[in-house]
Amino acid sequence: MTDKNTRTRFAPSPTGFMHVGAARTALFAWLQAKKDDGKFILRIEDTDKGREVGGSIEHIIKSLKWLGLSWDEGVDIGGPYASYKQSDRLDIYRHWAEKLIANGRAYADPYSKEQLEDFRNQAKTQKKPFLYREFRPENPPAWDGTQPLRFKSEPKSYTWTDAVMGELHTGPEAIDDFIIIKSDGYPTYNFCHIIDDMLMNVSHVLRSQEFISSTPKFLNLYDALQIERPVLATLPYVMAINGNKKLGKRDGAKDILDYQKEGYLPEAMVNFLATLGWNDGTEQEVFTTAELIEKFSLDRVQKSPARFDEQRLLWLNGQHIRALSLDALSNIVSGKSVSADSSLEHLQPKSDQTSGLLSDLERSRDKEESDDNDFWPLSAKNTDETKKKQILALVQDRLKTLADLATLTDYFFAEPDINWSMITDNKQLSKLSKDEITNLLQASADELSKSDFDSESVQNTLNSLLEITGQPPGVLFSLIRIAVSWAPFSPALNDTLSVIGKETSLSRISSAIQANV
RNA sequence: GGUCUCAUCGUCUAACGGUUAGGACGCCAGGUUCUCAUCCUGGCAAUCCGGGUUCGAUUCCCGGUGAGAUCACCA
Repeated sequence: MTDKNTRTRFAPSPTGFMHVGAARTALFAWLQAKKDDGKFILRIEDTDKGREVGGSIEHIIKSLKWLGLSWDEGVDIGGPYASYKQSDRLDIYRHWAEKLIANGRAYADPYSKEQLEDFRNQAKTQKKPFLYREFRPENPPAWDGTQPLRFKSEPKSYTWTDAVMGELHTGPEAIDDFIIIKSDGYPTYNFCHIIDDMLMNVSHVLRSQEFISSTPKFLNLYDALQIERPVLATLPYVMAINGNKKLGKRDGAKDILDYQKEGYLPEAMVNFLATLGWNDGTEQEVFTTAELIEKFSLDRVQKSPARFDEQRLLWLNGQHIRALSLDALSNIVSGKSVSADSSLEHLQPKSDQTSGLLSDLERSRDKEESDDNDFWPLSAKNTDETKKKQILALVQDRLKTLADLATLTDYFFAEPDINWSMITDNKQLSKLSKDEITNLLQASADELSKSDFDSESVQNTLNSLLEITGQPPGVLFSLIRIAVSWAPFSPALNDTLSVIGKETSLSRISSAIQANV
């Protein structure tokens, strides 16, 4: 089912990096919009100047782009309802605030902070919950913009339907007079998000569970403004890896972009986040982003919180790495394709005529970024692409993260350090005498020197070596593998030797023989 | 404390009121001529407790318990 009128938004405040919890909220809103063939909006809620952190907006944009969550309207690209940054829209909020004043639904708060504190303490000693409206001034002064402006609520019970939680109820005690414009002139979230959602025709508001208890206040405001409310959908928390708390920055929630650096695929992260609190009812675990768009629905979103399980993310990452074509994976590990979505931009030809100073700058920045995402070991720097691809094919199944590539492949490019303890610590090899080792290595070198060194020939040679030496593979193959790679593990021996090449393989075996004397 | 929400293996989850409560991650064991990984096979492991409704309850109702959220001139 598609509904082109579906408009969802992700509306973060620019208070730092984006963590997985926020990313999942963004993802679900994006999936809903994509599924309905609607629009996805990126709005910045920067009304708390005190908490703002410089560079956050760029960071959020970078994070969303990495995940491939593209937006149709937003702070950086504009759109029919620009600006998409709340600090640019103060006049709009003031206009709607004045409307509320005119209708007798908002008033200036005349109390000082001390007086307010006093009221709170009064309520506390009476063991009653504090409600500002019980202290509502009878004749509030005219609002001159220096006092906070409060919404005059109409306490009542509400029953409403949440697209995820189902039917929800609250009593009148959940509703109070809340501040809509602060004394610094900025609106509060409680007020301006409602105005913006209305003006921007947002059809579905998806947000995390912490907002569920303030929803009755929003409902009261919708009523006062006489606006139709959007579909409300409450997403369960993503819980921290340890403890029973919602995932937050202080509990070690990581920057979503850290996962990029650690070698996670955006598709794996998206798959992981989507199935954290949602499933399609089948036993499918691995989804492409396109499948998620097709299958996503709010009514299958879980009501209870889900724990962030890095093991599962790691597994999914492996699944997605293996599902990639060799060419695609090759581009990604070389830093040529940041994500499926932005790859198009990278492929855009840059004409030589326009290569002035600006595009030079752009080029160097692009280069920097791609170096950031080059997962090959430094030793691979001067190796040609064909060779790298051969090596990648051997290790693709072995990668849990792209970052594993460097440690898994270094010995293909650089001479490994001889570490004889790998032989003496080996259960089978430690039984061999020095001479036996030398003889085995020498026999191997002799036979291999006659091989054509394609993968199949090497295997044939290895098989005949088993016969010649009378050793089991556990001895002979282990010895050759270690002598050539000096790595704790490596791909199949014939493939490894073949890719390393005849000359290098033989010289490494001969180095091992020399080291043995 | 008031208000609100949630509750199936360790974790993510499936199950028109009828299943030996299913799958996946992880873990353990075995297999694939060395190692590591992949892949395959098998194993361990759960309906928070107590009432009710019903022929029958993981599922519906009530009450506990537990966990979480929120009660800001934060979002």
